[in-house]
Amino acid sequence: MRTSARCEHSGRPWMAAALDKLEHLHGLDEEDRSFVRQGARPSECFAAGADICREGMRPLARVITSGWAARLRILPDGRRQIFGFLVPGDMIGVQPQVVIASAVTAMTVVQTADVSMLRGGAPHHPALLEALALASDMDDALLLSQVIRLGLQTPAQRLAHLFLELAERLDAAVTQDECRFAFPLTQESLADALGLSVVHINRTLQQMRHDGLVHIRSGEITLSRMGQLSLMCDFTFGQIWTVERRAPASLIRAVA
Amino acid sequence: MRTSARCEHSGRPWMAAALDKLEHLHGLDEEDRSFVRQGARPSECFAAGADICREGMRPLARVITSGWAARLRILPDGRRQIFGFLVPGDMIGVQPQVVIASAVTAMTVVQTADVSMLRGGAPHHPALLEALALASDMDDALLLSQVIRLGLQTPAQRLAHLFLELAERLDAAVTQDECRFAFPLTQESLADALGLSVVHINRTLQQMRHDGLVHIRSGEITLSRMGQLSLMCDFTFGQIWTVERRAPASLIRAVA
DNA sequence: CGAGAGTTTGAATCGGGTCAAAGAGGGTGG
DNA sequence: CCACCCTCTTTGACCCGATTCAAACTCTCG
Repeated sequence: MRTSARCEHSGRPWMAAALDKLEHLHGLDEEDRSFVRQGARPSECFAAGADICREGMRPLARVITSGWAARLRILPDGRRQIFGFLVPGDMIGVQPQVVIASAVTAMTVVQTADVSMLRGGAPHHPALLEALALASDMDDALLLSQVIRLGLQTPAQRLAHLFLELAERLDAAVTQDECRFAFPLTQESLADALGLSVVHINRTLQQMRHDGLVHIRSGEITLSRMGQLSLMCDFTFGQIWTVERRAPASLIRAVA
Repeated sequence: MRTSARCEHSGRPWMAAALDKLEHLHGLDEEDRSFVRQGARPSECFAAGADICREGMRPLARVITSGWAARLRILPDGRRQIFGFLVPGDMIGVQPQVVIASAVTAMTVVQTADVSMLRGGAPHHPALLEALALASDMDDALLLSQVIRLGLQTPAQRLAHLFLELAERLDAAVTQDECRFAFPLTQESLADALGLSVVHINRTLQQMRHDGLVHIRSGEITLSRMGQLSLMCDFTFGQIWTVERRAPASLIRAVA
C-alpha cells in the first residue's frame, strides 16, 4: 500500500484528478478540498487485469488516482462487454449504492484511494454534495452515450465519439486543433467496448489514420482535425459536465 | 388532472405498482406504505407521444401509475435510440438527481403521480430509503442489460431478453410455462430500442412465433417455453431485484 | 535473442439494412 | 353501419458492411 504524496505515473499530486473533476462539476471552496484531501486514504494498488470489484458486491468507496479501469461483464461463453472506462478521478461505490451491477477490472496498473467519508454525501459540505450528485449524473450520461454508440453509430463514429469523450474527461492537452494524451487501451479492449471485432477496429482505425484524424502509437493517442471528428460523430464538448457546461476551455476553443 | 383512487386501465388501486415495486426491493412496514400513499399526489396525464420530461432538465419527482413510457434520445438526423422502457411503478427524478441526460416520452397514455416527498430519501423511513437506493441500482442494472443486448446479442436474443426483463418487472401472470401480459409497443419502438431495423424485428418475431416462443396480438404478448427463452438469451430471473433475489416466485417456478 | 502479446493483412461468408410496395387492423366520421 | 384513412405489419429483392478464420508481421519486455 503506497502512501506517497504523488502519483507515480503522472507526477501530479495524488487526488489531484479527483479534486479537478469535482471542481469541474461544481465549484468547491478550500474547505471542501481539504476535507477531501484529508479524508482520503491511499488504498490498494491493482495489477493490470486484476478485479477491482466483483459483480454483485457492495463496493467499497474508492477513487482511482492513477491508471485506467473498465466496467465490464463476461458472458458464460467468454465474450465480454465493456460498459465504459474509468480514468483517474473516477469513483466507485460513492453514491448511496447498495450493489454494483458490473465488475470493475484494471486495464493498467491502477492505484486507488479509499474515500469512505464521501459515502452518502458529506453532511456539512453542500457544495461537495452537489458535485457528487453531478458526478453520478455524469456516470449515467456516459452510459447513455455508450448505448448511442452501440445502437446507432457506425464503427468510425463509435471510435471518434469514444476518443473525444475520453479527451474531455481527461482534460487532455490541446495544441492547435491537435489533442494528445496517454492511451493504454488495446484494440481488443476497444472492440469489446464498441461491439465490433478486433479486425474491424483495426481496419477502421487505419482508415481514420489515413484520413489524418487519429494516430495511436506507443501508448499515446493524437487526435487531429478535432472539428471534423466532433462533427462526424455528433459529439458536443461540454455536455459531459452537465448543468454548468464547464468543459475545459482549451477543448472547446480547438473545435470552434 | 385525475384524482380518482384507481387506475383507469388496470383497475388496481393507484400507487399499487409503485408500492409493490418498493416492497419487492426491500420489505416495508405499514407505516412506510402509508407515508408513500399519503405523500403522493395524483399528477399530470400524458397523451401517447407526449414528452414527460425533456433532456437536460431538472426533472420533477414523479412515478408512473399507469401506461408505458420510454427514455430516449433523438439525433439531429431524426433517428432515435430508446434507452429503456418505464412501466407502472417506475420513478423519475427521485434519486438526488440534478439533471436527466435523456428525454422521457409517453408510449401510451400515461398517468403519473407527484412524489416530491421522496426526493433525497425520506429521512425518517430507513426501509424506504434502502428501497429507493435499490431502485436506483436497478435502473443502472437495466441500462447495463441494454448495453449487453446491443453489444453482444443476436436479434432473437435481444427480443427474448427484453421480453423476459419486462415480464419480470411487470410481475406478469404465469400459467404452466406460459407468461402473458399487456404489451403496447409497436415493432418500430422495439427496433429503436434494440438497434435493429423494423423489417428485421418483424422477420425475427415471425421466426420466434414459428418456433412457438412468442406471440403478440392486439396489445398482448404471450411468452411460451420460458425455459427455452431464458436459456437462449442468458437471462436469469431474480437478478433485477438485486441483493435479496426476490423475483416473483411464479416466474422462477415456471422456468425451473 | 527469444517469447508472447498485440497488430496487420487477405479471402470468403452471411447477417442485417435498405428500398419499395402490398396487406391488415382499428378507429373515425359520414 | 359502413367506408375510409392512417398506422402498423408483412413480404420480396438486392446489396453492403462486418464477422470469421487463418496466417504473417512487429513490437516490447524479460
